[in-house]
Amino acid sequence: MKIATWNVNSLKVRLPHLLDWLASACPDVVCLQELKCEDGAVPRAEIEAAGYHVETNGQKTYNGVALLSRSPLQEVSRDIPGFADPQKRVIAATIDDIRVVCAYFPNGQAVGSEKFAYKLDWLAALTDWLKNELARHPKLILTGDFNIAPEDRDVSPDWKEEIHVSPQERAAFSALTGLGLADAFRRFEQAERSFSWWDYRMNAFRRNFGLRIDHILVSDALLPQLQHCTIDKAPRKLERPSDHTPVIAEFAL
DNA sequence: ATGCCACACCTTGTGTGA
Repeated sequence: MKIATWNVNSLKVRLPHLLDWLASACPDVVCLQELKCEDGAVPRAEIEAAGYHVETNGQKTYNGVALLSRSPLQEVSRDIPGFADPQKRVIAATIDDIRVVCAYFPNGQAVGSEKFAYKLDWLAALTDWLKNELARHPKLILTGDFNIAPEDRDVSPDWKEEIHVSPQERAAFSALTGLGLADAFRRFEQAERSFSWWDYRMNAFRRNFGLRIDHILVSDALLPQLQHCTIDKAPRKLERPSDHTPVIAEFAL
């Protein structure tokens, strides 16, 4: 079972890349972020024609998340229960007895800003909710664009900003892994300077100036089946790419 | 210090992203 996460930065613009990538990478489950379109504007027919069930939690202009799956998506839930939020950042579903949570974490803009406070509140609410979800579904995958680089090795040496790397954000990431969720990418040997996002500006991709902020977290009950976790840089090399590239985990299931 | 890029929109500039 192959599961991937990809912040597509506009589903409408990236649809050709997505369809090509589905055909070449053959993932079983795909978690998408930053659709930037409402549910009614999602190109469902094209995605279904590629062989995937689709469930979305869309929003115009900003945010929006989707789950694509070859197997049916069951018990679909949207947003964080009990956390009032007009921003569409979460969708979850059960796929072949695995609970998959797809999330687009807030950016936070700058440490100390109002948006940073929202990011921390959102992270606390997500963590509380996931604690319950894990009790109900021991086999769980939390994946998406976390907007947090958990360690210094996940950050280009010339990254000057505090956002994405602050102690508060990293503590929140640790609180999530502390629930019994492992960072799949770090279970394996990886190249130095492995990133999942590169700024569009300053030739960042060519210089490999980036961050590893897109993650796949795997619950303890599922960890024995985890076989690989890789970053697929190919879509980032195309014309008009998303600034993020897919991360893929493979399970012996 | 800003723009450097990309995307969306009740667009011809502005907000947001990371």
